[in-house]
Amino acid sequence: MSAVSEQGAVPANRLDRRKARTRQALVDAAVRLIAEGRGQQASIQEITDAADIGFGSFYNHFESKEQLFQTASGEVLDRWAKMIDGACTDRRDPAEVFAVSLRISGRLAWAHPEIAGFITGAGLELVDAPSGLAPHALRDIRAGQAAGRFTVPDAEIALSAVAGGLLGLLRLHQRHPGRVTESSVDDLAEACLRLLGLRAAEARRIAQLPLPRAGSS
Amino acid sequence: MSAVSEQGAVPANRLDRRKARTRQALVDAAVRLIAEGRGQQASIQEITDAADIGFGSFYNHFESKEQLFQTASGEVLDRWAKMIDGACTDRRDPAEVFAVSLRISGRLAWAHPEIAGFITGAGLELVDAPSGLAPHALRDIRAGQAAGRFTVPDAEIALSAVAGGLLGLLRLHQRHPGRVTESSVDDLAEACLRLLGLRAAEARRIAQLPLPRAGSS
DNA sequence: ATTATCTATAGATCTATAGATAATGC
DNA sequence: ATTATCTATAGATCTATAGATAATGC
Repeated sequence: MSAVSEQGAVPANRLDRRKARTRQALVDAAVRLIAEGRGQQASIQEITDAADIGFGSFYNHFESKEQLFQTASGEVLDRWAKMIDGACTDRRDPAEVFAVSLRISGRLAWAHPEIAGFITGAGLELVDAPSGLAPHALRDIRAGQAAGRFTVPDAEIALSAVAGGLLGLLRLHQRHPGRVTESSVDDLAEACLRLLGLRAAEARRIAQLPLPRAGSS
Repeated sequence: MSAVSEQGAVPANRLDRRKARTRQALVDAAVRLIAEGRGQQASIQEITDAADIGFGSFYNHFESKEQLFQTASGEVLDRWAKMIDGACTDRRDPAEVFAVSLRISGRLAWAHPEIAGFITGAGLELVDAPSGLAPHALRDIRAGQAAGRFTVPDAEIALSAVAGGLLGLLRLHQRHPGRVTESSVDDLAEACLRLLGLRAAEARRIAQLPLPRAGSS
């Protein structure tokens, strides 16, 4: 048995590196297929074709389609979470954390189209994903409620609405790239802050705060 | 060729009535399967089993699974639209029309669980459905923008957020029936009105207006 | 006699695996 | 020599249709 490489570490020898490349090709193909809206629907043959590897190699890495798609989702969600965490360090106000997170997420449409495509392909199920952004976002909203900053009564319903808005924006950008700009993203953040219960003026101010320079990517 | 019966009219003879029953059994089964979250994924065999009809009868009524599911969606969307229209007659203010529509839709969780189940099963794709509620809701939001009542800049993104909120509420009710009440629905409507740009006090007032008695159903 | 439904099945996928081939380790 | 990849294929679905059966019309 070859040594299990740490997350992100480059495997020690060439054989393991080749193996890692094949696996990554499968994961990337899965992400593309999800982005095209035919996630679970694609056959394993289509997946291995898209990954440009032999059909049988699939089973060297995953036991089933479900397992591959779960792995692929987890990987993209991790990247997304890291982007947001990078941009939110040293923010205290839950409303600011929330707004920055949403504005960064909307900007994925330009900064990381493959993540944006995955998000629109995955749809609202993202809100239910136990690992990923949903728990993080829920915590932000609940912190805002506890601080008396958000008056909306149910955090889960509010999160679902915010996620719906983000999905709407990302999908609109895919279909009509010209109709969505960074300022549309900020408008969405502003509207969501009002939904959460902030006064209009305060929502506008927070949705316009300067964003940190694009993070580690 | 037997006479094509008008929409909703009872067919003239017993043969046509039997045929209509079989077809309806298929449509109802499709709606149930969508509600269970395995719409297109179910095999035709599963569909005919759920409808309790012979396998081959499927092809007497539909050419493909896609066609059945499209028909089933169209039918439920029609019922939904009729409920809303019934409740919104003689309302002029776009904000009121919007709020009543949303409050009626949320109350489907109790009044018409099969419609609510279909909505949660279908997900955000509903916003893109060309026939159905989306165009109707979009018109309401645009009317509100034109009247200067809604300040949110992009109607489509706002609609997607509202739809996300509704889906979140309906799903929450499915998983934890106790945690959602009619007043949760009104809270959601209030939050959505704020998102659209109404002042907090005005949003509250409109979300609390009396609803008409349950309509024709 | 006509029409819809049902049962059975051919043909087309799709999944999972076995065995052959190619690449790397030592 | 070892390990991953690739090709080929058996077995399990799934779809679409043909032909038999049951229900209704006239």
